[in-house]
Amino acid sequence: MHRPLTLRDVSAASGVSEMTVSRVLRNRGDVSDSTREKVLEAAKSLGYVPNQIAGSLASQQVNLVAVIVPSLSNMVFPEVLTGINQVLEESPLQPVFGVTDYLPEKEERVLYEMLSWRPSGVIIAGIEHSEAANAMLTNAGIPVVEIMDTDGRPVDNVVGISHRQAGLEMARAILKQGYQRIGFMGTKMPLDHRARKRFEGLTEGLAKAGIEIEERDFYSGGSALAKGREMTQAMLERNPDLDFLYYSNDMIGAGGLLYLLDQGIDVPGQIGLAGFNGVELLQGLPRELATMDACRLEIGQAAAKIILDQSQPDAERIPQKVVLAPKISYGDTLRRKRVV
Amino acid sequence: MHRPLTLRDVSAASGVSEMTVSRVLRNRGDVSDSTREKVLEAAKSLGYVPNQIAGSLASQQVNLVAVIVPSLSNMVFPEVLTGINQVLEESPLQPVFGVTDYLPEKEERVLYEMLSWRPSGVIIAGIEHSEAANAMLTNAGIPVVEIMDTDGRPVDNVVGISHRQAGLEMARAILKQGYQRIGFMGTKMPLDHRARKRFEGLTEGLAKAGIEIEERDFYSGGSALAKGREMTQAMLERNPDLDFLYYSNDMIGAGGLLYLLDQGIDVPGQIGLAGFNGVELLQGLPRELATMDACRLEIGQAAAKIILDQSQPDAERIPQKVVLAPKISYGDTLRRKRVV
DNA sequence: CTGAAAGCGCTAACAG
DNA sequence: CTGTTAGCGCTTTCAG
Repeated sequence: MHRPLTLRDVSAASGVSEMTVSRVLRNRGDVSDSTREKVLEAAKSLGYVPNQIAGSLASQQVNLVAVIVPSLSNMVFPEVLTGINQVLEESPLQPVFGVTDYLPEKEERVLYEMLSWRPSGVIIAGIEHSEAANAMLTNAGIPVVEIMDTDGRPVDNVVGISHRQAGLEMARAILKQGYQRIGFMGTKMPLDHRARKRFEGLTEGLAKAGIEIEERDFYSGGSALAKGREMTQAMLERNPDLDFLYYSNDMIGAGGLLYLLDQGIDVPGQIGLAGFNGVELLQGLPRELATMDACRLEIGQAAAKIILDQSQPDAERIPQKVVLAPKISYGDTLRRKRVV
Repeated sequence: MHRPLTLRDVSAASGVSEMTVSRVLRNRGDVSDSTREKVLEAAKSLGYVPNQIAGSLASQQVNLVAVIVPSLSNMVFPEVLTGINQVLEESPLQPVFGVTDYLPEKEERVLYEMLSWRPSGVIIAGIEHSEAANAMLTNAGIPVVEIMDTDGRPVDNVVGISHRQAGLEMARAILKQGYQRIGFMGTKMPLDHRARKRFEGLTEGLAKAGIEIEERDFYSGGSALAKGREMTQAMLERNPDLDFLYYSNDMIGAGGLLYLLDQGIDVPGQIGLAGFNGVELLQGLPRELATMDACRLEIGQAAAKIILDQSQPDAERIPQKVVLAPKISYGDTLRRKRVV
């Protein structure tokens, strides 16, 4: 429990000035091989770990990137984080994660906390933020990337997909296969703007063909797979004539699929199904659920790349808008007539 | 893109000394209501965000807790992180996550990076680390909690379950149900010590009854659910007489279960199954897979609590050892004779 | 209740 | 190639 070591200790142990020790440890500037060795050996044998707090204060440079996501239990966000990690891996930048639980006030708090570490950039999920959060992002003076969603007005850079468009495309695909009586199931999350936009896109796309969603239901908490079963059963009991079920995520969709197969219902002949996200899990189900890839990994990578580019001291910092196109995957549950 | 604001700016704007501004902003010491108001208003209208880098350097206190886990794609770790988050939420401490990809050298690098921020504590998965990492943990002079696994010699505190014991107990349960010809499937991860220990425990438990594992197989990459299907099929083709399959995680177990049901095989009559982790997903499968709860949330919570307690300046810091008991869940796949 | 002085551990900038 | 000087923005400590 001794006082942590400082540069001064290494300097004393190696007989080299603090400044030169600092140079060696950072690989900065020219140092003779002999002194370099002396320093390295002293540092190692002492077990010296530099103090970045002091270093960052002195150099006015912080190698941190704040990454703010709504949740970790969704599987979507861990994948985004993985993409970010991959890109930042080989750079001096280091991601720092914060979780908001889909709560704007918590987002505000987390953002404030993170900005107080003066990071080199911010990656934050969504483009809907509280007024205060928007102000902080605008005034931070560092590159900001809003991710996941491109429907709206970004603060700075944005990387994502259009969830409205995703809903529209799904509507088009559903109609094209001849389904007409549509049910919708999703999470009870007034603050999940992306799910909302998909729903709106779907509604709009169906409306163009004069079709309305006949049934809808929302859940919260519990095992998504089990909820998918229960809700599907309940919905079909309420309205047995539905011929398509659209789920706001793949997990409840998978639950619904398992339920329908249990019941011996013909999927996709009698009832078609689709989820959203393209989770890897779907491969391995008795039948592959139709879905749409949310491009999670790519989003993380692209966002990190932007931060990396723009945090260069001489960078241009022109706000980027990267709109990825989610691919629709028909699986086995969205094609009424088999292709011959 | 203006220079970030400093205390000095708030001081100037409010006509109060920097020191008093600092007191107000940290709620430290007595300040008259009138000056407090002046300061708060100035800070807010300027949009001032304190610089924790400078603050931490001056106060020699960093409100960060380093959290180091092998992976985010496992679903196990996000849950642990959630537990940590919950506890730290209402404290001044803030978790910072790092990912090692099960690579000791990467763990070493991540740990070094994190320690260079002089955090108030470290929570790190596993008790097997490189020599250098162990040295860093020992010499850091801050509370350390190793989590998930209690089989071995911890550096400081440890919170987890005994995976060896988990394997043993599963062996006991399997034997008690009369299964005798056991197959094992897991990930090809020489560095996943916890999976290895469960396997060893299982082997040992079976050996006591003179039984050996007849078949084993390991996979890497890809969708775990699909892998579970494939491997199960392959294993049963190799050895159709197996009557029990133990999976090192629930996802491949679920894949196996779905495969067997597809084939119309009697589960658990002809073949029994069990996985590991107790993932929520299992509720909702056509039949509930037997599993063992890994106590992920509790582990995260307990670890965070220890850091919280021991980072108090006057804390005693007696190393804790918290061994949680994973509950076995029989589900529908581990009971040969139905209980009447 | 408020302020002034000193310094946290490191690095930019400049001299040799 | 190496060392010296002067802070980075804040908080601790000590005076009022």
